[in-house]
Amino acid sequence: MDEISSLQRRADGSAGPIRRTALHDTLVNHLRDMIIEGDLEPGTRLHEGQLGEQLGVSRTPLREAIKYLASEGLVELVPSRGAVVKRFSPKDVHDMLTVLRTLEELAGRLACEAATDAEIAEVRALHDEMIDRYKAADRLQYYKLNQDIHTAIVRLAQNSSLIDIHAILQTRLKRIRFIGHEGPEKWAAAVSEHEEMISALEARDKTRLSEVLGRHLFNAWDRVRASL
Amino acid sequence: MDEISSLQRRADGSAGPIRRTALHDTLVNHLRDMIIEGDLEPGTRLHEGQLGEQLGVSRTPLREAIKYLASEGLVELVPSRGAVVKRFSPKDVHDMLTVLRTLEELAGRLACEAATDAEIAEVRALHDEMIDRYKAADRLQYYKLNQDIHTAIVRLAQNSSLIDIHAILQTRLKRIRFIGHEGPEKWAAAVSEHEEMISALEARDKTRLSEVLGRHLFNAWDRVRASL
DNA sequence: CTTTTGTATTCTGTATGCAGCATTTTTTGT
DNA sequence: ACAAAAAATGCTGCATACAGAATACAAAAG
Repeated sequence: MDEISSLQRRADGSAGPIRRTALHDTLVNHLRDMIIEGDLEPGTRLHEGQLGEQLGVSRTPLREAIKYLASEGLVELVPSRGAVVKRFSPKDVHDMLTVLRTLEELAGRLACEAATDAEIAEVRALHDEMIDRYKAADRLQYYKLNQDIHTAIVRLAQNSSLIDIHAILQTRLKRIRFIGHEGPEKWAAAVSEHEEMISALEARDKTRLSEVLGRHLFNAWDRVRASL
Repeated sequence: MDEISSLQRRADGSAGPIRRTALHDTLVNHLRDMIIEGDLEPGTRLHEGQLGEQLGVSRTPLREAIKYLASEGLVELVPSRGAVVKRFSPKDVHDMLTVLRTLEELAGRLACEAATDAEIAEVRALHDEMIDRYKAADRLQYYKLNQDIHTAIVRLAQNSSLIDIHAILQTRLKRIRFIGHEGPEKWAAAVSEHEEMISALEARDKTRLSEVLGRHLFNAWDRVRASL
């Protein structure tokens, strides 16, 4: 496959002025995507030799990337036996959603206080675009924009730690939510909740925004539990 | 110094049946402690060659450990320039405490529902021991037990994700709180709050426990802000 | 035919070597 | 004497090489 060769050296006779991306860092993102998108299923062993050859890199940066992902909680390190893609039980997912809910409720309250009008308008723009994708039944882009909106609201809270932690949980859950198959009616309900979120944000009604975010993530459990 | 040689191989003519500790893993814990205890101050560059020689290990496992800690948020990776111990601004600390507060409020609610009587008794035991250390003015052990109690309460919530995330934040904050110099009166107030916590837990009064935990961490900001 | 033990292969864990980038020092020109 | 450019040094980033552990396979014994 040699998938990464395109990233590793961007065939640069080109004028690419700065290429200061460390290989292990590129690998972290690449592997993370592979895990999220299901190219590497839960339980899969990450074979250093094979995987390295496949990606066209040596074992050293690959190992460093794996250690990084282990700390992120996407892979598990088994001594003398390498790394495997972590498998999440239904309870694990439920636990994550519970924490995520609490964090987003907090984010909602803070966002209403800290956000500028311009920032809120940006979130609205994301939302409108998401609605377009929804009507076009473009599930992939819909998911992506959905996540982006949640991330954007968290950013509005202006709390660096909250942004960090939220990103970690979001990443761990991406794999699940990506796969989650919802029926049309549940999909519609989720979109409706998003509508509420945006309008609460625009009204800077922190109680309502927090409540909607909480309800949204509470319902998220119902939407994904079937696929577990 | 050769500090790590004592950890690396536990001189085991002993009956230790399994000795599967990877060097990079040992290094992660060792470096983490060094950072928390201030042996490596914020802004310090982690020199691979020098540090590796000092600890008696080669650069490879050291680099792997650094990548792990980078993902934990204790060090920062600067491309082509190595790693430096991350420096937290007062706002960063405040942000962390805000998130931690929300998480512990959640933990308090869940703990009252999920904990067994035996588990609660264990927390009480920790608390009593902490009080002893307090009366003995043994600040170091007091701090340690204090953290242990918070961790224990979070464990009672039976939420794996919450335990994870809480541990991450706790680790990042350890460095700060370790250094935090409180006056005697503030120290006494913190102890008093702990008293309240335990009694609320024993009564399984989740509203009150959650409230006390929240207040405790809210006040924590006052207690550490001076030393920043 | 099943089980156990010895061997071989494969993979992880660690060390070392080499190339490129950053930084610092030295040298040269004004 | 000062500034700018060039060389030299030191460090990171990556690849490769070697040693030890785990697993798979095969052969022999029950």
